Amino acid sequence: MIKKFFGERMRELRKEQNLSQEKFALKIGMDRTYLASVENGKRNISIENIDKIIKGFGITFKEFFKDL
Amino acid sequence: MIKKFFGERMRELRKEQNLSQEKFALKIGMDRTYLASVENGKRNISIENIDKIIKGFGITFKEFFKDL
DNA sequence: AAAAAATGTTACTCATAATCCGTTGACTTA
DNA sequence: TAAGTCAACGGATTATGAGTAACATTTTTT
Repeated sequence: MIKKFFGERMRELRKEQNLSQEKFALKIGMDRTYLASVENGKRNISIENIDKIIKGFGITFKEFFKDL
Repeated sequence: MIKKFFGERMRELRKEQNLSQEKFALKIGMDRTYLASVENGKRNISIENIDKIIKGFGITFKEFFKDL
């Protein structure tokens, strides 16, 4: 499931950067609980929020989706 | 803008495969007029529909987003 | 163990994603 | 002309994502 994949990849990258959900949420100007539910694969997130998150990690889309 | 990019890339791939908007819409089970507005960069499309479209082209996410 | 930090989850409103009906205009072909 | 294909667009409606608050639970730190 794509929502699950997105959430897991997001969590993986966040941990690589040693950020809490809250720190990352503040960094990209989004709500912590919303990001938590995204990480848990519960949200059908839209492309503009995907964009915010990937840019927040400072990587490319290609890199984010390298295994998909 | 990410919505513009997505729409342009989508149109590019659809034309490569010589499909009309309607043919492609039928192929992936989505609404013709909605896909038209996505191509025109007007829609904040969700990840499950992004998934349908990319899979409809028979390519990977990595390939779809190769320039991003 | 206790305190603090991080995460999970529910429930809700509001905005908008998405569908379905249609029209219009550009272009092509007979 | 007339007919057909294709794409842009509109209006109305339904389904669902965005965003937040409050509280619960888990994990980490001291």
